[in-house]
Amino acid sequence: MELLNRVKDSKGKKRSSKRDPEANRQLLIKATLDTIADIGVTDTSVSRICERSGLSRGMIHLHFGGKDNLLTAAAQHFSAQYYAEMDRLTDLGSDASPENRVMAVIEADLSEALLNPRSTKIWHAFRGIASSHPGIARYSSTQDHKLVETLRLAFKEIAQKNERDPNLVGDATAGTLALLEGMWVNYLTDMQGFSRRRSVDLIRRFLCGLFPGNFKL
Amino acid sequence: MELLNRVKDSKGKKRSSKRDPEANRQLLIKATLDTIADIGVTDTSVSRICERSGLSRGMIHLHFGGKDNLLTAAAQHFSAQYYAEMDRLTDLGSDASPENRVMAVIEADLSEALLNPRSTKIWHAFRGIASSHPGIARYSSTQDHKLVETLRLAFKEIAQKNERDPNLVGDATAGTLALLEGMWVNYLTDMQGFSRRRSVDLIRRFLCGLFPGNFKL
DNA sequence: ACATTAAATGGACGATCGTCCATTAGAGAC
DNA sequence: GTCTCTAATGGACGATCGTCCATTTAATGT
Repeated sequence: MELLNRVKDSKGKKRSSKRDPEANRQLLIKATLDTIADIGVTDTSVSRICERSGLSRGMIHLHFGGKDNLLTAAAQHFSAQYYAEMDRLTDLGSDASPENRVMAVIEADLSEALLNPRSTKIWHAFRGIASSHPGIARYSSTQDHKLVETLRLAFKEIAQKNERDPNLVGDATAGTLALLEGMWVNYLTDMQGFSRRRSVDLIRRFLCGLFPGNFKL
Repeated sequence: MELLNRVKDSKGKKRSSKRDPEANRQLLIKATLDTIADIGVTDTSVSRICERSGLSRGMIHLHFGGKDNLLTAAAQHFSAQYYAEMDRLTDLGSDASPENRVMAVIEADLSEALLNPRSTKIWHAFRGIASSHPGIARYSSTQDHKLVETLRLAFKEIAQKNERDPNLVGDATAGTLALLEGMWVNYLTDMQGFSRRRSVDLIRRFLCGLFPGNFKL
């Protein structure tokens, strides 16, 4: 059974599937994330990752120089994937109202594409070890990304008229992100009882309170 | 240096400090939590815990039957301590207004007694491994405790007058808890930049939006 | 003082950890 | 084909893991 699936790398060169360092790198990262989701970070060992990926035990040291670097790369990949999917899901026309843009972010964050058993387990696993793992800590915060600016900008547009309180926009942004964090925790804690719709509506209700007249229904 | 500090157990019997199983049990739990806060769950081993506690390596198996049970006991202890301190801090007179009771919970949860580097690291570490550790999962949720009922009751009193929306009380409760979760994450992520006052005010603002007229200033 | 019972010790044990490297295998150049 | 270079393998290695238990130590009862 020697099947040589043809692959192309970024430069279009043809490669056989038997030798593809980059693909194996990705394979290891994928296997790492899957293992963490399955059995938890604590039990995620080099052997287990290799076993799942189908590659040999030496590959991790070869491609990443050690387990720690692989974990960091996995966290980075996971984070990047989240933001990529978030972008994809919130790609409304540029003439969308700020309210709709905010709600798009919320609905995306709580959609099954982003919020699912696998992602929640991985996300919280990484966050749990972040404090003792500087490399991972860099990818366990939502706070310093384009996403924050998207929200801030939208809230700024909404608040424009009555700009009495200088903290309103910042609070709306931070509060929305905090509420979303809380929803992820709820999902992790009780996946059966979790309702995406109710969660979206809850956040909408809070925003409607902050900006009376907007975010209705 | 043989100092025999006198201790009394729950029944008032005198004991020398050299032999005190219960005290050693607590010592192990304490050492476990401290170790987790210091170096993370991943690196928290039986040897490390014993080293920190000053007790011998056999004690964990003797008192808890294994590492897993110790971890579970530590999670349980940590949770119990949180709720005990929360009760202590929110012990207002029973004639306090519902708004004040809600704010007391929020201020307590964000006070240094409950929200500090040690507690945040431990809390998130436990949550991170909860999905693969059923014994710990039972203590990593805020959702099924007296605290929830305290909030729900207070919000119910506040909403009493205009009870048009049946979900208002539930949403206020869940939303408040979610916001608090989010604040803990913010604290973990950036302890330097975190401000307890601003966090309290942010949540108050959201509640003021939900219940116009209440939670002012 | 001695016997009895429970607490505490610390080392033995096999299993598994993560790292590293001598070796093999595959792809392209010539 | 042969040469060269890199990808990939899989086992060796010492360290550490968690568990268990024979032994020692301390407190209590008689």
